[in-house]
Amino acid sequence: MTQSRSKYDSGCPVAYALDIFGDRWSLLVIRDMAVKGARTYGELLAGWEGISTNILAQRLKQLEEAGIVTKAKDPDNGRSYVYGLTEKGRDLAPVLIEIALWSGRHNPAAHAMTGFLDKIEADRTGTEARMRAGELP
Amino acid sequence: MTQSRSKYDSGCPVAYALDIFGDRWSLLVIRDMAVKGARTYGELLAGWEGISTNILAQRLKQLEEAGIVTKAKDPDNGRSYVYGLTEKGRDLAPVLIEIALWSGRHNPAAHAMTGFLDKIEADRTGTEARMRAGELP
DNA sequence: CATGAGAGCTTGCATTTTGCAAGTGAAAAC
DNA sequence: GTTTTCACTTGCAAAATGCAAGCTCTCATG
Repeated sequence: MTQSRSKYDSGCPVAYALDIFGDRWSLLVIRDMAVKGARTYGELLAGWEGISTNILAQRLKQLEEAGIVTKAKDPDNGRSYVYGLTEKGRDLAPVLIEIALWSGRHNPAAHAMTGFLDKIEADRTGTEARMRAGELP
Repeated sequence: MTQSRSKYDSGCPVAYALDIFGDRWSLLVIRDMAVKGARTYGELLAGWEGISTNILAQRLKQLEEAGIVTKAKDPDNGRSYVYGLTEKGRDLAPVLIEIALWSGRHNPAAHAMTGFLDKIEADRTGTEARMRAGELP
């Protein structure tokens, strides 16, 4: 089955990626799963930046369609679902890491995170592995 | 002088970055400068994806305010301006590279770029250096 | 020095996306 | 069996985007 292509798709790899997460919220949802270990709708909704509920629902559906996110019924709780990252989603770890390092270098207000970012920089491979495994928080 | 903070800024480095380029077009403009060597408004307007002129003007202003892009009068042509990337802008090279590699791994339609992406992967440091120097195209 | 053709925007307006608040349905908890 | 809780959906106002047209300033040409 062929994925529907956006009108912006030029064949450029950067454009393909922006087609999937080139908006205000998608990468933050992915970050909440990869870094904070968020697994339910409620946890994602309570993220640091305050996404609104309709946007979260829409983004989760789009990310699921794009093969980034999985959704499954929680076997222990019939009214809850468990969201997770696919391999494709976990593979975004290096992107998140480079973005965070860039911000650390250039955001003058980022001093609170300096220690954290220094650790990432000192052990990028390990950080990436732990992020993929969902062991960061 | 203090930069104005968006209402989304949570202190997270990823959120800081998305505040600057978390939209459909900003990263494509940066890519056109970093990878294609675009230097004028007209060259940027003629990019692969077809940005509209009012959006391009607005993004260039925002990116300039964010310290990513510089704008100077063209000394050789009074009716033209020369745009360029600051150090902060060139530092986005690793982000662009990771995004491109991710797309190469996961976009089934990316076969046309495979050779190019393989070369990036084989010599990431060199690619990054050439991108920073504006020597990629 | 008038004329015309770029280059680099700005403006107006229709369409789309977003944000906020309130509401819904089904499953737990009490 | 009534009330909470979870995961959404819906309605509507506000903001962002896309498209086309226009505007200004500069340079080249006759």
